This record gives sequence, C-alpha cells and structure tokens, in this order.
Amino acid sequence: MLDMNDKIKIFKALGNETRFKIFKNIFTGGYACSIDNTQPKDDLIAQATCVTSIAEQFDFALPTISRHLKEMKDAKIITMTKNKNKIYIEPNIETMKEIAECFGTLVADYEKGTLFQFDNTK
Amino acid sequence: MLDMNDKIKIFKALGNETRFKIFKNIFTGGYACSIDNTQPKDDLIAQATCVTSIAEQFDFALPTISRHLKEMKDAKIITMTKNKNKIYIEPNIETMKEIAECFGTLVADYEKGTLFQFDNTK
DNA sequence: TTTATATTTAGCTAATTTGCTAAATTGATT
DNA sequence: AATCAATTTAGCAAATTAGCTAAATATAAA
Repeated sequence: MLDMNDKIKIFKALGNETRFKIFKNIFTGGYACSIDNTQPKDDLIAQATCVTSIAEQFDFALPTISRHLKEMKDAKIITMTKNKNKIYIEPNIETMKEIAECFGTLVADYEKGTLFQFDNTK
Repeated sequence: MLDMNDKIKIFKALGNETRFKIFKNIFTGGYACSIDNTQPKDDLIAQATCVTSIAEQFDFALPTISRHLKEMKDAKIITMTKNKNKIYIEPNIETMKEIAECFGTLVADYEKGTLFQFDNTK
C-alpha cells in the first residue's frame, strides 16, 4: 500500500518532462528485446531494457539519465534489476495499478457524495 | 483531453508535499459550507471553500498558499471561481477522471500485451 | 591481466522552486 | 469617502533540482 509520501514521490517523479518521457519510453519504446515473441514473457532479459539503451534515445548525458532512473526506481514507478553488468528496467505495474485505483476511488467517492462528511465549522 | 504537458503539470502540482496536502484538504477538509445539507448540491457557495479558509489550516503564509492554489488551478486539478470578493475553490473532477482513466488504460494495455509493438532493433 | 562495457558517484553551475514580508488590488461595508 | 476583508503581485533569500564532465566501480571479454 502506498502512503502519502510514496504518492508524492510518484507524482514528483512524473512531474518532470525528462522523466515523464523516459517513463513513456519504458512503456512504449519498443526495445528490441521487448518484442521478441520467441522469448517467454516472463524472461526478464527478453522483455526488459537497460540504462544505456534508454539514454541513447535522449539528448542528455548518460549520468543524467541514470540519476533520473534512480529517482524513478526510488518512487517505485519502475524496477531496476541487476543481471551481470547490466541493469534491466521495467515499468512497475503494481504501482500503476495502485495509482489508478487511488484516482478511481477519489472520483467514485466524490460522486457518491461520501466526502464532505465532517463539520469543521469556524 | 489532456496532452503530455497537461499531465506533467498535474503530476508536478501533486508532487509537492504542501500542494498534495492542500489538494487532499480540498477533497476531504469538510469546510463548514461544504456540509450544509440544507443547501442544494449545485450551489457553488454552499459547497465550495475559499483561499483564506484553506490557508487557516496550514502553517504557511497566505500568499504562499495563494501561489500554490494558482499552480493547482493552472494544472487544472482545482477550479477557482470568483464570486464577489471571494474565490471559491473546488476539486476539478473532470481532470481526476481523465487521470484515473489514463493510468487505468496504461495498466490494461500493458496486461493485454498491446504495448511492445514496435521494432527499434539496433 | 588488460581492456571494454555498463553504470554510478562526486563535484560543479545554472535554473527553478518554495518560502517569506510588504505592498497593491478588488470589492464590500460603514 | 474611509475602512475592512479577500486575494494577488513583487521582490527577496534559501533550498532544491537538473544538467554537465571527470572519475570510480563492477563485470565481461580478450
């Protein structure tokens, strides 16, 4: 379960143009290994990508991308898994689900009118 | 429809502790006027709150809260409606719906496996 | 063991952000 | 017209962020 600080970190991570684009790229970038249907879907190496491949698609220095990825990992919106000397990067789908649910609940509760239930009259 | 820059602004607005708490407060703060069930639900003045009432609940100077609210308005996560010399503030439910849908779609598409459809082999 | 590849860490600068107080603005009330 | 209430604007300082290059680390390959 994500607490308030987790959520703030997630939004902070996504609230920057470079990181947002990196995030989008991780989901939709179509890295070579990610479309190799001859590889089993649960094969990490077949389905994931690495820091250098991501950095190649942006006009920023590698350490800059590396630091952005670290922030995204700390925010739990991606996972970074070391395998030999490469780090494989994947979206963290569990976090995405929780965030989707969090906004969904907010809207649903609002529409049910179950918010506005306290009396802080002053 | 929210474009990429709209979304970045939304996440940026929510990715700061003070603004996140203000946002939460607007949804759940239970301002006096917000629970007056003798007032019709579509009565703006009966259901909304104003800059000063929000600021009273935080340990920051009023202009600081005012500027945060402006950023949240620019990000379209709240609405600010001037009525006489007060500004009434409400959550922007349309935006919340779009964001909920955006994450929902991301997760659904990911699970359907419809992402990873390009071949950027290098 | 040397070299190449993948990544991070350190240390710097410029830009941006977040807070403040004081002053300005706008509209309501006396 | 003078004052009060609600809000914003301006201008400042401190903190944080986002970029860079150079150096360090870790693993793989020759």
